[in-house]
Amino acid sequence: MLIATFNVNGITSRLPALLQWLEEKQPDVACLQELKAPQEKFPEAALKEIGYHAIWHGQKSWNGVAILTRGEAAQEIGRGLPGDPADEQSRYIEAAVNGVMVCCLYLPNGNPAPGPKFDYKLQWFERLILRAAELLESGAPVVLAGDFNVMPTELDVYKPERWVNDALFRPETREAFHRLVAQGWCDALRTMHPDERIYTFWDYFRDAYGRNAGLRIDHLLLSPALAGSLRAAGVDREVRGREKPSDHAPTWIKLDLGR
DNA sequence: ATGTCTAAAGCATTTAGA
Repeated sequence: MLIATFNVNGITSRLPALLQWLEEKQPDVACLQELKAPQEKFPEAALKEIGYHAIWHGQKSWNGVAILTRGEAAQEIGRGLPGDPADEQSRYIEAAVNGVMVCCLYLPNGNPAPGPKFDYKLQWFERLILRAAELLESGAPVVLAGDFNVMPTELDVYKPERWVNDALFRPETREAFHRLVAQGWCDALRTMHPDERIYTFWDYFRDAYGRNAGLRIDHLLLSPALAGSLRAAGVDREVRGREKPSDHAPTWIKLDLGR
């Protein structure tokens, strides 16, 4: 089972790039973030034409998440991260796909830090940690996939000293991520490639992709029930070098579920 | 501080978010 996460940075403007990648890669599951489209503007028909079902949670202008599945339709479990009924940002959706619980998330960026946006990021993180604990307790095979907006360690940043005060790399942010993983999650990319510099995002500014000035901020975390099934993990970095790309590249894992 | 890209408001260009 091939599961990918891809922050598309606007599904309307990136649709050709998304369709091309899906047709090449044929992931069984693709978690998308930053749709930047209202619910009714999601390109459901274009995706169906190439064989993908979709469930999505849109929002005008910003945010938005989706889970695409090839063949079997995903069975939606819920949308919106529990813990704050007043939170109206579309950043979380979860579904059961072929016996696997797939949680697609778009954690807040949090800049500028400190400030209210950073506070929101940390609060959102705490809610995610609570939901993740519930999921672990259930014992189910779960994957948390998405744009976490966190570089977990210095190995995940091209120039760590430049990022120490950024919301994506501040101690509070890294501490929250490590606390989440310490619940028992397996960081799939890092587990398969312990010492490698792997990036999933390159800024549009100053030819960051050309200079390989990247960040690893898109992650797939596996529950213990799934960790033993992990066979491969990687980043389709060439997608970032194409016409009108997202600033993120698709990030994927291969699981052997023995079926 | 800079840099790039996109959508929205509203119909040219500015603004905000990342």
